[in-house]
Amino acid sequence: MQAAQVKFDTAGFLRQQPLFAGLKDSTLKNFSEYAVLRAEKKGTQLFSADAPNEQFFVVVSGWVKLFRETLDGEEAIIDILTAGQSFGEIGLSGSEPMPYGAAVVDDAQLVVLPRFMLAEEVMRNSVFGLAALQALTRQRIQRDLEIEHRTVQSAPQRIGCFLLKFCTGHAEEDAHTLHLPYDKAAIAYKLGMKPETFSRALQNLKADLGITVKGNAVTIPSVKALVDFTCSACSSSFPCKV
Amino acid sequence: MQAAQVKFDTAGFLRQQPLFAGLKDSTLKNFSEYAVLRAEKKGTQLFSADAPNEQFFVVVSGWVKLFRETLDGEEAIIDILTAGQSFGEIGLSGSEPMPYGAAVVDDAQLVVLPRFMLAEEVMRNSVFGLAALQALTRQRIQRDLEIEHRTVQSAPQRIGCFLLKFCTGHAEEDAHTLHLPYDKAAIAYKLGMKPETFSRALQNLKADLGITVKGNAVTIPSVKALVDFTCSACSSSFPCKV
DNA sequence: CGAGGCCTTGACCCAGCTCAAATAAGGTGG
DNA sequence: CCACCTTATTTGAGCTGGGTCAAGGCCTCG
Repeated sequence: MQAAQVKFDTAGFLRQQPLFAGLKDSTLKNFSEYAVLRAEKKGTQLFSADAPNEQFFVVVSGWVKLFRETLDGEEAIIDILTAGQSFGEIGLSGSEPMPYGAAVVDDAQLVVLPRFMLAEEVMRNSVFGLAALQALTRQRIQRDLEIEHRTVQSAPQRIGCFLLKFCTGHAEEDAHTLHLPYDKAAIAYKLGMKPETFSRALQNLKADLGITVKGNAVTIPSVKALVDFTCSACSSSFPCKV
Repeated sequence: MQAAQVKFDTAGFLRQQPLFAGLKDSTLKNFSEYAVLRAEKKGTQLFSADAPNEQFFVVVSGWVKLFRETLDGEEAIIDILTAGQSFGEIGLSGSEPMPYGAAVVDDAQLVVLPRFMLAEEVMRNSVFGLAALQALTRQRIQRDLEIEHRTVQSAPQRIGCFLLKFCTGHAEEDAHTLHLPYDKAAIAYKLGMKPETFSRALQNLKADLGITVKGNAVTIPSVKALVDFTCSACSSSFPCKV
């Protein structure tokens, strides 16, 4: 007989996230009673820009993009998030519109919490307030870095920087194989370039650094060589913690 | 006989800033006892990137740029702040390095507070914690918008957007004259372009929209026309509150 | 009047974009 | 397992916005 599907341990999951790590058991239990676990397929739109600010999301698995689009239909991808990252605006009131839309770029599971519960917890518990402040600060610094990258790095360098995020903890001298986590087109937009440019820039990395690409598998013969190529045009140095 | 110079009312000034508006008199008084009023000339560097995170700044007057620079000497201006805006990192511990440098781009007065006092107040007073969260959220959304602009707007459009920030509260149909608040080169870098490009893009605006430029005075014959030209390539619409 | 700092202009170049078409890579029904 | 369809990715050809480098202008201040 088939075992019943194991229920997802929301409280346990949240406790592992820096934002929630300092909360009391009773609070986490309360949160998880109001939490919903959503599983969504690639392509699903979670909400659009200007939606009411009612929910806070924590990614359990998969990938989600945050984006803005202009009147004439251009899309700018602000960020692409994965397991352990979260989005939603505790610092905006419930009546202010969301400043971005969100959509799933690779099948994802998400914990969804009511925004007001987190806002109330900020008022009640200054430890949580400080944790939220820290999380948001890192987010903003991440954006600062993004602005710098788009100003001073070439397309191949931005790709190099992207690839290096998947090489942390790896010996610099060695070769390393990694898998691109979602569509190349989505990576391209996230890096602020067109898919065609992404494709061609990847060719440059092949030619100059001996990188090989097969489907979504990328092999980097020398992480050090890639660091040299990429990080000279950046203010932080590898491994680039944010 | 010459009157003694009036002492700057730090507590009164802080009370007018959204971040500090909710504080008790006694707290503000305490803050202002530890506050220093600094007056700095254009060109002064306040601190460099990676400096220890010990101070929090509120701009009283003038203009201050926040910037990052890469190994090979390129500079990316993250933001340029004026009266009522603040910078410093309450959400980073005192031992973490500042993620950007700061320099004065037009003679400025600044209130400088010890970072630890604000961090302590966050722990003590959740109203202040929430205010900090709100301020930081707006900062991050500002950065999101900046990323969008650099992705989807042309150089003349970015300049248009910059100029429009000085036209808020003004009848859209009318002409309007404003003064550029600091070096054109600094504006250029803040908008993510080179000074030469800034100069030429301004010529385009002259030709296409009848804008005139004399020194740092810019006259916009029709704010509406500029809005039409600029904001079609943006997700927010004029007046572009952040 | 001269020096230096800002800003503009000219000439040229090139990274990245556009448009269009050719290939891969999955996914589905038969 | 194959033919077919759909979606992703690559490639080609040509264009152009913005960058680079270098030379003037212009304004301010000593």
